[in-house]
Amino acid sequence: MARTPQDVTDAELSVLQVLWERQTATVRELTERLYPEGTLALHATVQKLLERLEAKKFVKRNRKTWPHQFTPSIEREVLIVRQLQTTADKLCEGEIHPLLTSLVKARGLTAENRKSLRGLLDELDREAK
Amino acid sequence: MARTPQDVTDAELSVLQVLWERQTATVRELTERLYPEGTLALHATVQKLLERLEAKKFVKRNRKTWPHQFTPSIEREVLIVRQLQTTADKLCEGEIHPLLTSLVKARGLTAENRKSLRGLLDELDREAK
DNA sequence: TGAACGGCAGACATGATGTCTGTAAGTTGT
DNA sequence: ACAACTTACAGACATCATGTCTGCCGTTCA
Repeated sequence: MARTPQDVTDAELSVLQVLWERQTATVRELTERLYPEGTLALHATVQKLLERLEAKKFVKRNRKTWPHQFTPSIEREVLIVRQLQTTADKLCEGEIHPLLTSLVKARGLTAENRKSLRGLLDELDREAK
Repeated sequence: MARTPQDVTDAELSVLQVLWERQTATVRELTERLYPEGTLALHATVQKLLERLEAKKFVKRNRKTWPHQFTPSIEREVLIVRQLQTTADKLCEGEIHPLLTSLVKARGLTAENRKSLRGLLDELDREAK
């Protein structure tokens, strides 16, 4: 039963979070933000994380500039859906409806939330004609 | 940036899936189901997985019977919510509403699905009075 | 040109996870 | 009660993901 690697690890995600916030940053900026007390070595660590994120197509690197500029190439929303799909694949044979049902049932939704959801559903209905 | 262990691993999940299906089973039954071609050693593997699942309170073991009988002590729905909450914590600062929004937007919902969701929402509205 | 910084390749430590071995304990049929 | 078998349990282990680090070379700019 081979382990399935996560598509985004914790450390990688923390880098992505900053990028989503700033849209663009250098390794140095990221390192200072993530490890304010950090040693020199952490700089290389962040570099490595970016390298892996780039390989996974989650960030884009601009090699024209010096130092390189990094920008996110996946939106938070898209990543969310990916993760949810992964959960669905593991627990519901790919069906996302059970996820939705569970989520909605699991309290924590304000009246406001419910209203906006209804709005979304209406929109979908309209699209489907 | 310490790694956060999964609360249910792949192998553990496969055991849980069978238990959800059968409600109760012995190590032998589980092993035969999960590893039909399995060697003797796999029996101990399943045992270990059950041991870990028991430690995590995801299965209950009845030591009165021989061999021991195992039953799931968490429902699939509950586990789903847990996983989703984990995703929410990582990606949305614990807010589940963004998850819902993403899920609903991410196509794949039939008219039927939308209808049943609306029903759920209505129910919640009623409860909230 | 040289000092400081960034890029990159690769090594490494740790820990999670799936698997396996060995041994003690329980069960069953005679 | 004994042999033959099955199960429980403790612990070891191999593999691999992941976060971190070192060293070297290229770039920039005074």
